[in-house]
Amino acid sequence: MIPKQTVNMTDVARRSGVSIASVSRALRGEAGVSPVTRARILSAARDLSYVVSPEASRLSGGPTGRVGVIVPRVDAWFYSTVLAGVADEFDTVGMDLILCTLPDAAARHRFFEALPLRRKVDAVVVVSVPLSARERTRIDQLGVPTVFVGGHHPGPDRFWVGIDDELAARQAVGHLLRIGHRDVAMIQAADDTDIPWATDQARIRGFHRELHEAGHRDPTVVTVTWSVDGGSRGMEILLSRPRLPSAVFCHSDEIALGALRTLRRAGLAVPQSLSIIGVDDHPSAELTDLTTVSQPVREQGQIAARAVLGQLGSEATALSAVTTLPTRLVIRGSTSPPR
Amino acid sequence: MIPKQTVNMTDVARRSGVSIASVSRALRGEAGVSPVTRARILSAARDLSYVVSPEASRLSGGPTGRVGVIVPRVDAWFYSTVLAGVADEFDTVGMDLILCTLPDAAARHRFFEALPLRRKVDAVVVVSVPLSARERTRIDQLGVPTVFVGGHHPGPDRFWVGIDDELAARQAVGHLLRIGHRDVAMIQAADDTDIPWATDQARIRGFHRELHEAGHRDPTVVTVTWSVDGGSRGMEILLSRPRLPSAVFCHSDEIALGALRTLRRAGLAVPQSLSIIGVDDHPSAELTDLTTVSQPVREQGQIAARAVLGQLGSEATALSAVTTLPTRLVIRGSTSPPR
DNA sequence: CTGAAAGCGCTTACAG
DNA sequence: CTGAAAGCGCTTACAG
Repeated sequence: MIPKQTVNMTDVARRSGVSIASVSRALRGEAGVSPVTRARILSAARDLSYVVSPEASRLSGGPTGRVGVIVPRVDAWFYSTVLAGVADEFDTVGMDLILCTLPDAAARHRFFEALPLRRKVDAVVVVSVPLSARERTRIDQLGVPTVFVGGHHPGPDRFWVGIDDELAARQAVGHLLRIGHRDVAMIQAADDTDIPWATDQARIRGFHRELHEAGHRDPTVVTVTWSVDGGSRGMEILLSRPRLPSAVFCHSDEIALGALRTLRRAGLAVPQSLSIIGVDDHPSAELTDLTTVSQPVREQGQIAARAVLGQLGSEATALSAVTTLPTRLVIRGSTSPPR
Repeated sequence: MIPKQTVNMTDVARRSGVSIASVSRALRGEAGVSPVTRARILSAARDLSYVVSPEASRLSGGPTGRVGVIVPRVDAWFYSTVLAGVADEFDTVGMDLILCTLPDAAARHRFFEALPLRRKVDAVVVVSVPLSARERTRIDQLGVPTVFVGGHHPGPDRFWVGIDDELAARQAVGHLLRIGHRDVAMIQAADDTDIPWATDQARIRGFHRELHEAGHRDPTVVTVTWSVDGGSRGMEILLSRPRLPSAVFCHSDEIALGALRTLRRAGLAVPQSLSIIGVDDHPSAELTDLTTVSQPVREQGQIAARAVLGQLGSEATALSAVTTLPTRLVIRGSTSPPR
């Protein structure tokens, strides 16, 4: 066993010739410490490279200095990028990030019932997960500020950041219509969970409304699971139909990538045989020359982190409760006018 | 049913008619509590849905129940996948994961000097980061067990899990030689940091040795930065040379993806004009039909997590200090015999 | 086997 | 502005 460091507040107090009460106040930037004393204390703390014991601080009623971040999973582009944004912001203020993943239904159930974050964090960031009423109640029982990224709006007085998914879908479909497509199908993704994802519903709604307003009724829609393989199968289904649409709006870039794979294997050239468009601007979209609607992802994490810090008073900025970030059409080589 | 915020050990002690000392012992499964008393205490704790305060527990000498995981960044496939493996294992035993990213040199310096993990974790997992002597010393000063994933072997008595990068490179180059290529170039990646990454050196070494043993000398090598754009530029450089190799071994799949992009834009068909092979089996490799050498990534995280738990005594398994996972050639459409 | 008591390292009224 | 003192909720010798 390597001996552990034992610099504590008493050491700093001794070195600066004051009581630990003053050290505590000075270190937390609290009022009521003379500038001279404060400077002396801060310098002593630096010399000893002192860090407060989060345990003791917390036990005495202080904050934990930790925020829990809940993501469905971390090994997926969207979530890991949001997480990077959150981590960045927390890093600059020295806030620790406790990562919670909900890989499957069992883990999810365990998480919300056991509430392992209890007494451990000052705030929580929930990324994308659509919460059941029960789960929302449980999160509330943590008794700390909560910020949501994407998914359902959590209601009044709650911080939310995300994009307008309906608009994103409309931007994609609008582009197809604008370049002349009249027969646009959609490969839509559905999650197998009971609680529908707001994002999914909004994108589907955007697709239908945009077409409807342009006078197109009853578009072809196939539903698959949200994954590259799902997109692949979606395109297989479309190819098995008697008539091919001239363009396909894919629920997401992952779906589109799967669709492209199927088309490549079937020997059908894109966009000559078929135009394909996705949503997200996944890194692979650029690599595969996929036209898409991009959303700022890392920034969603950063804004969520700032909202947390704002609510914890570590930052003075007053952020609005709801932040909707803009999406942008990115035209690449997978779309062209129908021939 | 709804747990009060303030159930503490005293409540459990009162309800079961014993002292808090006995509650503490019973709850931690310590010897020295009669079966009857223990049962009564456990039942009372369940009734009150009591959870031990981690802060108080830690402050009294118990473990923190937290492990720090250090990754260069989280928004990259390899790191996020390792992280997912770690998170999975920790989740099952209720260990909390504190995520630490080192996005740039400044953050890195700050991290190792301030050592924000001090007093906060029971162990540390270091993913891929090649450590300077100073940084290694600082990590040691945390005074907790440390496990390394990938990169340099940390020396005797230290836990390490990773792959044999030299062998992986040989598997890739060996495949090119086996199908008849005699003019194999490499696009190699170099990091801009001062400390060389063991992974990079090993892959370069594997490339040269495999060719050398087959009697091929002085292969063409271009060096770029480790990124898709780097790979793209690497291929541009090769295309600007008077003579094209018949196959290119790419340092990683990311490099290969960039190379493929350049070839596509240049209108050169793969593998007809040129065979391309990478290393890693990045998800995009499958999408772009890239031949590569796959490595188990999530599993590296899982093994690292288990090594941590083993050292903390939470698990009885005796893991060997060094675990080298196998890599595997995955033949797809980007390689074919030269014509 | 069981309990009273002394901490662990802080924060925060409460006095000066 | 500053300090002495009472906790916060546990664990762990130390006694019975």
